[in-house]
Amino acid sequence: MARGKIQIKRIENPVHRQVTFCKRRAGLLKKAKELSVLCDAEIGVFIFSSHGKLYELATKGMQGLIERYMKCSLSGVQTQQPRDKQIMDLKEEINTLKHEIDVLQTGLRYISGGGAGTTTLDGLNDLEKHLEVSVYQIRLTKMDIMSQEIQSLKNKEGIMKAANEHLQEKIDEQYGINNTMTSMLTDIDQYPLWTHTQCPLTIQNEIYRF
Amino acid sequence: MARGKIQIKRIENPVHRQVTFCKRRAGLLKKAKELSVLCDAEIGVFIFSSHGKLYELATKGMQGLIERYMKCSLSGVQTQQPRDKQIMDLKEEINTLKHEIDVLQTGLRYISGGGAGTTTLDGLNDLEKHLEVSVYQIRLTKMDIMSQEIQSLKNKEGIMKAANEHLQEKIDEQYGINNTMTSMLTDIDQYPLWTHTQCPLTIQNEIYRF
DNA sequence: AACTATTTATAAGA
DNA sequence: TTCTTATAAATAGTT
Repeated sequence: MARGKIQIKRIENPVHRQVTFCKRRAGLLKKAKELSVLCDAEIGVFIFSSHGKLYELATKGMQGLIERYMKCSLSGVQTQQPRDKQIMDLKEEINTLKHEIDVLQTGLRYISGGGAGTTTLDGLNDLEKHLEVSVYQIRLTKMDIMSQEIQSLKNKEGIMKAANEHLQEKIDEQYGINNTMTSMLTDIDQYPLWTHTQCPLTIQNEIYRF
Repeated sequence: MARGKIQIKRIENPVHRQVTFCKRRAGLLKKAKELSVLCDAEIGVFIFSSHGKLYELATKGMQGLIERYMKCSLSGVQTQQPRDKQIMDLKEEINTLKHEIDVLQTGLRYISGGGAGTTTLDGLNDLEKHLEVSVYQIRLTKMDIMSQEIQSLKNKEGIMKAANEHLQEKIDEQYGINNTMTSMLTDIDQYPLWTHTQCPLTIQNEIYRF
């Protein structure tokens, strides 16, 4: 985050990794402490370095926090369902997620492999549906962006029109003056003039650029 | 830390405190994740809001991290109910799967978009084209599979036809024999027979099943 | 939820 | 490691 942006992926250079670990660990623990103070929250953080060393922070004793964590995590939505049902539900959720992962993996393989992935009709149908939804969403977003641009262009058009009218008036004025002046000259053909209707619009565009 | 420095002490205004809690909680969890990825560390964070709601992040399942923490800090730990442990484990599996989905979705987005961020119209057009091509390829593959199936069915049909012809011949033979036999009987109406043209095809289908 | 003016965190270099 | 410093990120206050 300084002297250059970094990608969030494992730092391969061990020295660099260690330095970053030190700095960011300190930063993380500081932030955790600040959050707990500012917002009256209880926070537990533990960090195992890649060499297995433990660093921790706990606002109120790690033991108590862990116990509280256990209780909270177990009760979930506090509906005292029979635990069997709860387990069944969780397993069902796991299956759903696994299926979704399957679809995504197939999609990745398919797109990156140029089409040499799945061979089952069902899998392909799922994937096709997914991609079609994606395309649909993309089109919605595009429509959004385009209508914003249209609106913006319309606004510009309005401003431009007003500007042009103003410019036209000026030219009309100038035209009148020139006519007066040229009528005072002996040879009228020596000083050709644009009429205001012949005046190229590019002059306006060059002056009123948005 | 912006639009003015703040003191690190409890924020008394509850609305302000809640907003800050949301923002900083997100920031803390992000930092924790980054640290774990960059430095190959295992990290567990849990945050209880002042109202008692739990927010957490764990790189490798909170359960395992807590156990490891216990070992490291050499504290005794009360053994859990097996059932509770099962639920915890399932919840952790769900978290792991959700994380995997996240990764896959990111990958899919990356590959589809050719690596570019996709908030521009051009980017969206590229992505749309990419996905449309993918859908097209999927449809081609589906067509392939289907024509293979059709071919296979046609082959089966051919085999079936041959088999039927063979069967037909057998029946014809049998018919001839029966005719000979029946002609030897005194009352022909007492033993009704199918002619071979009347013989139900289901017999053949039942015999030659593929 | 967005937006920005600032503050803070931190990557790279010494 | 620790310091420095230019730059990226977070975020306090505002809309």
